[in-house]
Amino acid sequence: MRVVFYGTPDFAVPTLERLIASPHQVVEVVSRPDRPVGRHREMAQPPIVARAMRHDIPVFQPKSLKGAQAEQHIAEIEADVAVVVAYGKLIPPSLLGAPRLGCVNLHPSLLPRHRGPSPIQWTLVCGDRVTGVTTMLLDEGMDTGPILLQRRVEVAPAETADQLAARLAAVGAELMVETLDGLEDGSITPRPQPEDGANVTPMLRRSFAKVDWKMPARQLVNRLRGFTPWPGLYTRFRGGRLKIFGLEEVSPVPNGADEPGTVLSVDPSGIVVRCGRRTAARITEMQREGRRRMPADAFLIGERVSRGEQFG
RNA sequence: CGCGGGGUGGAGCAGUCUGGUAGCUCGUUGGGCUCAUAACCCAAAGGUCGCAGGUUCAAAUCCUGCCCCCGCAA
Repeated sequence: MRVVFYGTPDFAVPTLERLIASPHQVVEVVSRPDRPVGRHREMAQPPIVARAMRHDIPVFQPKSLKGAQAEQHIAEIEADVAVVVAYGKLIPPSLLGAPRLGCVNLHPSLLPRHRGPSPIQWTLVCGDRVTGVTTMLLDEGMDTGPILLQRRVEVAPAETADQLAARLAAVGAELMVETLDGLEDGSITPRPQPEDGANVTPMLRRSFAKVDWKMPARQLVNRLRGFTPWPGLYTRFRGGRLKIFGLEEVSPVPNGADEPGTVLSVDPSGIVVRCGRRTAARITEMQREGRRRMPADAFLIGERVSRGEQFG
């Protein structure tokens, strides 16, 4: 089949590669425009664009898909199907029917759970032990279209969002090829999503990174996992930021009526901090502004932290 | 040229403003104490103070250029 591929970040790369290696033909890649990025604001192209160019596939990076010009361009591709993997913007309704078979989306969750823009992160924040990938036909809603295929994936115990994303991207790439094959020979019947168990994940915000020590330790650990590598987790420490890279729930929980954010004890394994609901968490790896990331024992040699000090 | 912090023995930091023979904690090595120890005591080794140039009697410290790391912001 002639495939037009919509995608932008690293997550979309395995699917693109897998499609290129398949009998299907990726005739064009649509992605978000290049943008200034990094400490020196240099222009960078999306990962998927670099990959497409390496395979000499035409690339289309419109500012917007709305408008006659973009629509006409898409129409002229005459694709049988569109594959959408983390494109980064909604596909306008007018383009949904452009390919003969419609637009097939790869969504990294078991829909209808975790619709929306950051399903992988919220899978971890919510502490789900099982997740998966779904291929579905796009409709005008937010990840509400009929399901084509799904595959379960177990969440590893201490897995972070980037690690889980990499695994789901690989599984999803396989599932997408199966889906296209099935659509081509008519062996797949789209089935509507049940509304039971549906929820929409909010877009990750920078502000989520600030630790609220009133949350239970388990929840903070899950947030660190889900927010790795972005937006991460940080707390206030002696007037500056302290990024947290290692955090574990402490059990048994130390007694005491200290305010959340209070340092309960310090030793080379880490700093134990009081959290919400009388729980406690140990910071095992951290980074001050302008300094390198380091394990707690190294951090504590240069910074004398003592019981009673407040994080916040 | 988006804003800012940092590069000092193996690790983490102080010292830089107010130039004058390099310091703290940890680690390492040797010795001691002890029934014993990752605990304690004593001692030792280990540094081109990111690189290059300049000012000065004298530069980790002041000036100029460059390299590298990081926080914010995108």
